[in-house]
Amino acid sequence: MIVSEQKIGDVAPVRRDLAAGSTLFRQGDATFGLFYLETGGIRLVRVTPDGTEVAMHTVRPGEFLAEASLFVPCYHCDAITVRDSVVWVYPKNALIEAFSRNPQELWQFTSRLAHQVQNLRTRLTLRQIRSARERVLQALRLRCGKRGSWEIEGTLKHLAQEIGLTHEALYRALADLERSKVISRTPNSIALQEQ
Amino acid sequence: MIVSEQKIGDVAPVRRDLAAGSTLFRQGDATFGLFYLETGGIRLVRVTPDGTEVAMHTVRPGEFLAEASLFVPCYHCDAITVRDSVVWVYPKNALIEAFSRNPQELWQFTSRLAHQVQNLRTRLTLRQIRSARERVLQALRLRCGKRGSWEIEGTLKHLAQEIGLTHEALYRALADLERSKVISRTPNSIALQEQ
DNA sequence: CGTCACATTGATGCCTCTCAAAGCTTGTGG
DNA sequence: CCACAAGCTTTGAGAGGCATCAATGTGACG
Repeated sequence: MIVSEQKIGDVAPVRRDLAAGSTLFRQGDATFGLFYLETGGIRLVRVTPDGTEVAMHTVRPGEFLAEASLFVPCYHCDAITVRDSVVWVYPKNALIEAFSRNPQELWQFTSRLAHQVQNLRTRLTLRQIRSARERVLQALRLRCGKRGSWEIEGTLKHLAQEIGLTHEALYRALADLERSKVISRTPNSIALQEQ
Repeated sequence: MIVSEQKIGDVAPVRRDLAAGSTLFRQGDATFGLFYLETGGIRLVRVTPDGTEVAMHTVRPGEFLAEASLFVPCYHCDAITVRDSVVWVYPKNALIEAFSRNPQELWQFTSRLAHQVQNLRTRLTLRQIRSARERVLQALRLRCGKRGSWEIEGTLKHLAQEIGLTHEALYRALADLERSKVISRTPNSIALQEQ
């Protein structure tokens, strides 16, 4: 799933290994690139004028970070590893040059961003749903293909995090949905019962 | 705040007035453009194989929608107006041509998307905070500049929606924060009291 | 001056979080 | 091959907090 050393355009990233607690960049630093997190975890936090930290995002393996760095002169938050991490660095200058040389690569990059926007908006909407039962059901509907079933990726605990519930709440919601015969489960998949 | 008839590149949008309940596009329709909502509201819903509607996003005035339509052959959800709406249409072909003619315009478009991704991720993180008090406080911190104060934009009811609380919960949280002298308020602004 | 939407506060109930414990699966090492 | 550990899965009990319903105050606008 997680692809390392993936090129953007013809720009090959540079690997960096960071110990837990390292600083990748700081608010105000001149932007030097964007990043792909292969292993570990990175907290993006903004420090407010009064010194309080505000969490912006916690990056998980497989995600890019600081895409906007291409377009601004300096970073707008701190990036701190929360555990030992492997990061791939895409130098800003190289990317800009590659994109200007080959606009089609920029087109692909833009496409990725557009899909991310869609995806994030959908996740945000999902979180509007208060009821655990309904939120889980909608999340499953989004994941199920035509077949009406979903091969569980990762663990249910991860799904719980993804949709913003405690794992207990998720397990209870799933048990409830199964009792109501709205879904059926096998160890590795969940299927919607069409009504 | 809401700018109508804003060009993207040199592409001028076409105005469309839609009555409440109109269909802007349907899942599976060939993509013909992206849109800017000036007035009204639009629900983006995906219809699952079993006929259930899953809300993807509700577009509010001032937002673009269907940015990803540039990159895919057909729409992935239905777009239905929830009230009388004014929409500006940016034809896909014209945009693609403008972008290929002038890559700098594409660069700006990409920049907008990158910032949207940042913004959405931040909002998603904000929603992780369960406590109304803390969520409101963080939201204010993000909005306050160096001065430590925020000129209220729109109404507090809108802020409540934006951060995912009922307006009652927001009012109570604000009252609570003011009692604790963490913030101070004037009719048109809210200021953080540095500790 | 009346209407309408926003702002504010009160009372109540439900739902999810939290803490806790036990079953289950997987992998590891002796 | 077994025993043990670690992490996921599952269910239980209790409490706190936010949504909900309700009522009143307040400001803008015609």
